[in-house]
Amino acid sequence: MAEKLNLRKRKKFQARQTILSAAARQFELHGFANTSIAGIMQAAGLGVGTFYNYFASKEDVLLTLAKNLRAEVSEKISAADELNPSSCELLERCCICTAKLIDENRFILPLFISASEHSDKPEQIPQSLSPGFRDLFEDIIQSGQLRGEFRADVPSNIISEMVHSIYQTTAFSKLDIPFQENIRLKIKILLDGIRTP
Amino acid sequence: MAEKLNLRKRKKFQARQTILSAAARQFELHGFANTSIAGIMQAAGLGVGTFYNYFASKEDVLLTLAKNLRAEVSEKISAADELNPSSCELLERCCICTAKLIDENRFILPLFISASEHSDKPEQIPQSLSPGFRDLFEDIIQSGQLRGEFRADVPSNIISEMVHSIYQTTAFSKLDIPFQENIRLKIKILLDGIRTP
Amino acid sequence: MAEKLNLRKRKKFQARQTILSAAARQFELHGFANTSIAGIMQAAGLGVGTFYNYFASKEDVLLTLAKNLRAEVSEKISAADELNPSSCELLERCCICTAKLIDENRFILPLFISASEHSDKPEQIPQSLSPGFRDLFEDIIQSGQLRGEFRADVPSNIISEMVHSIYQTTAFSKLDIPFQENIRLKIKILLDGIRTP
Amino acid sequence: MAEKLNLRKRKKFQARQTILSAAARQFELHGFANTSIAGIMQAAGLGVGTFYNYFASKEDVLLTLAKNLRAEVSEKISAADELNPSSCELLERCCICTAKLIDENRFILPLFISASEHSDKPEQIPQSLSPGFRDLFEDIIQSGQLRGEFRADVPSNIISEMVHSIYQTTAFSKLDIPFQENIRLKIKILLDGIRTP
DNA sequence: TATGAATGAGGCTTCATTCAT
DNA sequence: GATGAATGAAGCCTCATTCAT
Repeated sequence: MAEKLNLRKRKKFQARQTILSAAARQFELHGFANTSIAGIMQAAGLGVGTFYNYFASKEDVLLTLAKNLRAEVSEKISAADELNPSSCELLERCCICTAKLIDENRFILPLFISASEHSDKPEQIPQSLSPGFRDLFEDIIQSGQLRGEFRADVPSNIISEMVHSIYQTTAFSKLDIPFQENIRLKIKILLDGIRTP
Repeated sequence: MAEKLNLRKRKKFQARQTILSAAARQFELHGFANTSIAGIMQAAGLGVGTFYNYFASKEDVLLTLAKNLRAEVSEKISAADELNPSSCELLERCCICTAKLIDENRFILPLFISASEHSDKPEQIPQSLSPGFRDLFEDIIQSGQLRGEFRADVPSNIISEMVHSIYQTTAFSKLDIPFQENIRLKIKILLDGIRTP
Repeated sequence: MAEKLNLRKRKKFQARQTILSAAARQFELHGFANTSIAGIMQAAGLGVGTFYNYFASKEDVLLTLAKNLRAEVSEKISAADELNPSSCELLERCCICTAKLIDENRFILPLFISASEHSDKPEQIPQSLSPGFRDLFEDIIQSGQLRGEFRADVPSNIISEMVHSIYQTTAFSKLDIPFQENIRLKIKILLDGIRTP
Repeated sequence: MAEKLNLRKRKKFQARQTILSAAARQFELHGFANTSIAGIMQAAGLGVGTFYNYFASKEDVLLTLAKNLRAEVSEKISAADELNPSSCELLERCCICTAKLIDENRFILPLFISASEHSDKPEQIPQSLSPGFRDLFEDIIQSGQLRGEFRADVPSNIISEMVHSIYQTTAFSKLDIPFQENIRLKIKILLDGIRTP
């Protein structure tokens, strides 16, 4: 009986995952706006109606994808933090590993940006992800400022917004430079710009 | 006869402007995707069909708005350039005045970013504006690198992409800091990050 | 489960048929160009959107109707052919029974002719039906020429085009003569014109 | 003053002709349904509004074109008739010269056929042209029947409808045979089919 | 008489969402 | 829980026709 329930739960969980992956793939291929729920479910090999057993809307799917990503990034940062590095090193390291994760889920960030523009229900989106990511870095920057490692004449939220912006737009970059390398160079500039002499 | 033509042409020009403004206002209020042509024309106080006497599509309108803006920015930069300032000063000055112009047309840049995501015809858009703006700054940065004012260990196109990214995302900023001030601070960081000692 | 599927499929099939009939009726009443998809679906007692679950366009419906008709004609000809009649008899018989079928689906042939004129997508149409019908008769005529029953100084494709033309235009006829009788008389003339002494 | 009026009349006449030719060209190129009034007037190098100074509708233009053609054919027949030939010769001759004229205005006949199908106002069309042409031949056929040259067991209107049908469909022919030759062959069959022994 | 900008009805098509099976 | 056919609102776009100049 317990197994039966578990089996069911596992099955349900799998269907959810299937939909998430299919959605991710479709978003990546055609963009958020040009992906229809029917399209996602066809790619997932499931019926259209099934979608609504797991998600409330396309926005909901995107949100979930984004949350998953954010959780992963957060975890990595925590890990890095345990080594008690300088804020500078920590920020750099975090930026690098975030870049790596984003690179593997390239479509999410840009989608997220535009999703709020797109959808009929923008209110469902912007609060959750963007700030989510921003917060992760803001902590590091604030403590860097407190320690005197980072300039304090610019508010920390401006700086973290700037970090954020680097990810956002680099995800769109058409330059002939690998994503992670691109990020690395920009972060280098930023670090040189905020490091106290 | 000539006057007659002129009168007509003037009227036509005005109608065009009316539509452009109305579109801008609607885009700003509801976003690009959530603005319908019917909505634009209603705001313009004109019939729906009239739209197609002037523009081929919503994308076309956006493109026009963007081109206009770019032209203005370009002009300001040329003006600033005539004073033969240092690259550093020039870049700063240009960034400031660009910020001002964008501030007055706040909706365009973000819209532009997401427009290619949205529309069924993304191919019509991305080539023209985004690179357009980027190029304006790239020239300044390149010559700064040549003069030895800016670091050369980071390609100029990465730097200009970074400038670009500042505008893009700051236009979205939810921080409680005025747009132009926000830009100014970020540009300060960037300049400190790329200026050679 | 299998029954469930069957039930669904049966229903789907029926809906398809309903749409086809409704379309046929509307085409007959108002002509192809003057029939809107909304009109068809209203006549079918179904929602507008449902149309696109079954057909891609009005042209698609017409094509389907035409294919169905052609298949029926083809079948009748095969049946007649099995009696090994003279080419002359065979042609006459086929023409008569084709007339009967067309009479029962009067609107298709004329519509088909003009459909390629009408639609924005004429390329989708002409290949399939017109030649389709012509071919059916061309075989008979060719073998009649080989057997020496029909004159050979006029190419077979001209003759079959002529047969075809009789159907096309008679379908439009405003004369006060029943369709099938009209066809019969014209075929008589044609047969007398191509029969070898 | 009289000259002035004449000048005006001539000018007016010319504009009319310009529109007619432009319309003919557009009909031929794009088909009746796919030709817009704006398109015609652009091709004519005149303003859209001007159209309505000369014609009531697209149908009206087509009608005029057709009438002109019919008048020409009629004239040729009258000329041929004055030689007092046999009905058979007369019919053949007329058919040949009609073929020539139609060949030079190839688009009209087919357009005419489909026009009644197309337009929102089919009632404006069918009476005038189709019968118009048919009548021309019906006279010849009737007198041929009276003289005993043509079979009388088929009503003359059926025969003339058959003649008519040959023109209609041959104008559409995709066969690799020149129009006039194609017509000639079919008329030969028809004549052999209706000639009394 | 010539013009062409303005109009809006009308057609096509997409798609999120529901609901009976 | 899974399904997918049905739905209709909503958007896009075309074009015949009008009317002020």
